[in-house]
Amino acid sequence: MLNFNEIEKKWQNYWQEHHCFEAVTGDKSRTPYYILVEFPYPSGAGLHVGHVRSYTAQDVLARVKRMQGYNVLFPMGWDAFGAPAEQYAIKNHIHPKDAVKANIHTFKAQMQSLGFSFDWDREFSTTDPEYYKWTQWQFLQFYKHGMAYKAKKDVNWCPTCKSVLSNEDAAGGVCERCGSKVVQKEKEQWMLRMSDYAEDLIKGLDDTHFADRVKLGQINWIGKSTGAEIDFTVQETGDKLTVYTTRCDTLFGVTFMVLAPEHPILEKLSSLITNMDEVRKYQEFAKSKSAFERTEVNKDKTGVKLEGITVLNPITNKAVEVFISDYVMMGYGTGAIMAVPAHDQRDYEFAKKFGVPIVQVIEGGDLSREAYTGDGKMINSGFLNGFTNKKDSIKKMLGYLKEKGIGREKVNYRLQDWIFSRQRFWGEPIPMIYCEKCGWQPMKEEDLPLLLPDVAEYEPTDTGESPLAKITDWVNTTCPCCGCPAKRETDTMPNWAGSSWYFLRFMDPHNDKEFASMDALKYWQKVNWYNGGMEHTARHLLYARFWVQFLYNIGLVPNKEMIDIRVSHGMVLGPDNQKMSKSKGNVINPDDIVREYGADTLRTYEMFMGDYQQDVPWSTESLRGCKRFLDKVERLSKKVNDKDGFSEGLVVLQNKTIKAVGDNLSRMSYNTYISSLMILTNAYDDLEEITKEDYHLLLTLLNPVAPHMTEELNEALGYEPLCYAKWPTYDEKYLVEKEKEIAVQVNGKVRATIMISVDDSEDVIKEKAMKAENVIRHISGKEIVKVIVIKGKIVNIVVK
RNA sequence: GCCUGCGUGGCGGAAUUGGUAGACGCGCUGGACUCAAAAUCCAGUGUUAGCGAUAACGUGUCGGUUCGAGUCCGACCGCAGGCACCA
Repeated sequence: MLNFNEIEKKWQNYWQEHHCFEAVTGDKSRTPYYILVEFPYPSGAGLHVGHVRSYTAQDVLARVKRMQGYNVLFPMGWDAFGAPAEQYAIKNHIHPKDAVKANIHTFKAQMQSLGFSFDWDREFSTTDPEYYKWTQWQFLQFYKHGMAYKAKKDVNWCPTCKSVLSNEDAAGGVCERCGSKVVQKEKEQWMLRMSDYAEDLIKGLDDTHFADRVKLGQINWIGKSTGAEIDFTVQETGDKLTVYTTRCDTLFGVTFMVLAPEHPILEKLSSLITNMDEVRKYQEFAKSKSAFERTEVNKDKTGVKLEGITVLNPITNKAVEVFISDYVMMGYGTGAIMAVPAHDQRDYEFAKKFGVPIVQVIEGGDLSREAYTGDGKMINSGFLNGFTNKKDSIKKMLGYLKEKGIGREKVNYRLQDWIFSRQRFWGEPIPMIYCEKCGWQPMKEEDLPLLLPDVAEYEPTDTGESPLAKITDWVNTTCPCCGCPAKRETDTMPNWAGSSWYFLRFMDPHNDKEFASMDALKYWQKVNWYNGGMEHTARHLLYARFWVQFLYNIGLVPNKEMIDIRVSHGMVLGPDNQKMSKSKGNVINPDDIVREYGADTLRTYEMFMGDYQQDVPWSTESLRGCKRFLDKVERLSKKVNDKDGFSEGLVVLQNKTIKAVGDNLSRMSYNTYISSLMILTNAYDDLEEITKEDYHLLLTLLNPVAPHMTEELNEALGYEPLCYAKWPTYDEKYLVEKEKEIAVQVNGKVRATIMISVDDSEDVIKEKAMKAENVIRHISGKEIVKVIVIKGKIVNIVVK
């Protein structure tokens, strides 16, 4: 038996020394093909068997594409800014830079031990100044094109720790560190105008080949809704108060209005509102709650009625009461809604609690129990009476509103602008400077990168500012505009920033003049195939697409969508079918498996374990089965004779297998790819001897998933290394079988099988079917109604 | 609540457009080799009945379309993930 630890090293060294996996930018003799797998966050835990699954899948693809003659770009790098490295550094009192360096070292060694065919010449980390220089440069482009702005935004704030918390740290509305209640605090933050791109981000999906579930994830996140804005009037002042609704057909059923507690009109009307004290108290109450609590569903409706204020329904001219309640969000629509308690569940609950009348305008349901949201005949609705469906009613109402100038069609998106500031140390410094005279000024591009300074403490400050705020040497600078003393922005960029464009950098990773040259970008065009985790299909992908679309709009990248196929892999669960976690003690470490069974076995098993896009539990038993399979392939070497060509009896199966493997791989059915090769291996094993060429074919087909041992066995045969081999092709003529067994059914039940030949006419097949012994038994004495013959597939005899 | 995906042997899973359900692997049972074990090889393995040929049942449940349904349609149940007071 081969010593897998030895041969794995041998071939890993060979590939590296001979630059077998180097992508060549600009090579016109081959078609470029860019295969990408999400670069990992190099945590202290090391590589997870889940990483191995997606890396192997893409590695198989990369190796096949190379053998098919493509110029394959298959890069790897590190996404190393962000909270985990910072937390680790705080706990262990080491610089995050050093922690990251050590973790990258571990990750890289692990990846190399698995034989992935990455082009390591293109490796970089998002924390390299040579890289984040360009992240900062791109931020400046956002700023210069009016796409970055500062705005006051609520952040999660722990009053005990005096610290800004990420949504993860504030999960459940409680500070993860000290357990106190998290509140909202306003802070000035940098924002990117992502909501401007909502429509383009939906439309752009048509130019991609993302998996359907990935596309849907994007669409849901953007949350497009089509409705109308309707202008109401404050009776006392004549002020216009606009609401957004998707159900303008129910306008006759409006019995009150609800404003978000932060709605700006409240200040304007404060002199008229007689219970302003109560209003302010409620505003405080709403603010004291975390985003989590406020959006918690199924809680009781709360709110305050605005005394002294009423608004006029523009269509009935009747006055209705106005409330504020935290179930209306300032960030969506107009921050004001027309409430139709008869036909909206939330409005219904509110009306019941506050004793507001309920007016039914659509027939149906039982309004003593719940709001009726279905379709029905319109009633109590003036000119809409008698309409029977939503679609028509909405159309009619919209026409009326437009004609009278009191409303208009309006599309809204759930997608908000991207909060781009973090009050953290371990991130890209935002290259902006504040000058008392000139306001916010961008740094000069030639002064980039703005390096992170060395600090002793990484904890956020008492004021919630980034630890950078304490480094006065760093903070104090001069204004790039007027030269006066000025201060640097101390917030850093979010973790998502560096990962939003890293795939572009891989196309031209050593460029120190540009983030990537247009030549390189045009040569590679786009990522042909991108795999990653389910957890990133919504946000990471959306940020990356937004970033790219912006770069496209300012002429810096050649395509509006730079990712073509996107597929998300399922998780590798523990043997207990639970998510792997230290606390559950069900973690499988890939290093242990490589040591005990070899990299080829681990790779093969991870491809064989199940549907790539589905979660699968780990099974060491099944892993051993894959080891047995590879051992069997190895043992076949003893059967190799010195005859030329392929063994006659194997040709049909060999051609079938080449076709099957190609089909399997093209639809990412890695498990059936392996099983096809198991079938071929078993067929070889049934023979006394096989030819060199037979064996070489099997080794070539198996090479993408088990590259080390196949290289070794192939070398022993005297062939050139498989990393230079051509992918085999099949000949159609061997796929047509002269003889075939098909089933014969009587009344849909299989009763016999018969052998047919390709030349058999329908009548001959029919005759053969009727003569089958067990068929005779089932049709004798019965009337034959009809006989269905599907050539090459099945015969069905229908009897009575 | 909404959206998405998934329910097939003891287990992981096959079945590409409706056409022999359970490929391939694991596990298990029996046998060969061995002093013994490991490794390997051979045979069997959906359930029930039968020595057997074979028969009945069988892809979450109920119903439908069809000569024929794991696959298509309708209703429901269960599991997983995502979004969530979005007007």
